[in-house]
Amino acid sequence: MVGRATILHADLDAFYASVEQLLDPALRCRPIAVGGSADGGVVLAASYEAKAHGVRGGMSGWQAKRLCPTLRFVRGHFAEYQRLADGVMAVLHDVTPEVQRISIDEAFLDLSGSTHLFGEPRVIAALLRRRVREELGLPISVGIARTKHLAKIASQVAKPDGLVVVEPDEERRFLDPLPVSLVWGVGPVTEQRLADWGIRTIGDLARTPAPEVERLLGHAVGTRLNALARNDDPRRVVTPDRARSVSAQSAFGRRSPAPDLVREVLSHLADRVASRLRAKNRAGRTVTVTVRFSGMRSVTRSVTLSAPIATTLTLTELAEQLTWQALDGRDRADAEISLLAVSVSNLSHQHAVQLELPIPPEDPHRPGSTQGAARWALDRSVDAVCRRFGRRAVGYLPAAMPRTASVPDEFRELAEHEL
DNA sequence: TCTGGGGTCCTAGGACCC
DNA sequence: TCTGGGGTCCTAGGACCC
Repeated sequence: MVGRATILHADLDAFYASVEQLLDPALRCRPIAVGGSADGGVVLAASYEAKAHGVRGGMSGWQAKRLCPTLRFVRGHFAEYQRLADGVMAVLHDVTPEVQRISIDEAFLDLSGSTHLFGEPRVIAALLRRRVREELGLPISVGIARTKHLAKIASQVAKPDGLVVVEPDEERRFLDPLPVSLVWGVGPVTEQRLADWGIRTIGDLARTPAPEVERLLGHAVGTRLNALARNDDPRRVVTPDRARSVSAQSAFGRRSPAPDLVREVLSHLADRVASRLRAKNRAGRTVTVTVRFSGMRSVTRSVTLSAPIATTLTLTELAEQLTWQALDGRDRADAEISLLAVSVSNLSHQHAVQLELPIPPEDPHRPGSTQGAARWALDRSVDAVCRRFGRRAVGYLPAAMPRTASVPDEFRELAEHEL
């Protein structure tokens, strides 16, 4: 193995919760959770003090409170999250332009061109951590290694608020005792499947013959895992691609799928998706709806059109058709649903004038009789008003007031990928 | 009192074409 | 008429990531 340890992975610790503790000193060193609403709702993020009690993101508020009775719920300051995370990224950019941001609070850096200016990677990491702490008030963990995969594992091991450098000649010794769940791509299902075969550590995995792992987990996962466990990772630090799909979902507890409810939720979701597409002059040919039933089982129905769409009303109508398709053949009186999602994929760039050509009459999924051009014009006017006066100023009536939203739109926006 | 939201990639079967 | 292969697109489901 050749090469130096010059890939850096930086990961803010319990990011949303750390920001809240920064903004309100009374919350420091205390178990807190950022909730969808003041009384909890769902846990969007937990501080390390709360994590110590088993509190995790995605957990319901009551469940978290049971695990940690002193847990304090705070409402999120979502705009601050974006501002501070962008500030952190700016600090990272000060040592190299080779920055690959992979989420709001996490990035890879390639330091191979920076060491002659700033010193050894370990020195650069210490500098970055100090600057993020001093200038933004936030703890950040850093891992450094020869590959992205290894750097990422190193930063996980470094948490909280630490630095781990894995030199090339230490890699095996570092990796072998670690649990397989630290490998990128090994989730709960794969972890269990591997455990059934006695494979618990990365060392176990590395010693297992490749064909065996492939037989266990399928071709793609198997070969990737083998390469990773053997620490053979060719991935480079690159600027991320544009998104390949746009989606929005809404969970609303158990409800029976009354047409009014379905229409209200879908039009809100379709509006979010379609307006994002239009804002970037994009459109998509494939529309997918996900319906989740009580018990978490979910079903998808999709359709691929002959021409891309980005119109709220057209997307709403297609989504409605697909939803009823998904519910077809079930006893609708019994079938309670807990989530609806709308996704558009097969994206293409559109000149503004091309947007929303009417769907051709021969298309079996051609919705309604309203001309696409008229809908396009209407959407454009609505978009313009929203740009001037904010998203809530105007919209299709059902979309304007989502009775069911469990999480504020500001939170959703943090998770959106660049289109 | 079941479990948020926005994404990516893989698999497998079928349709269709050459 | 029956037999091939290979390639591409579409649909549905599922695991995983942050």
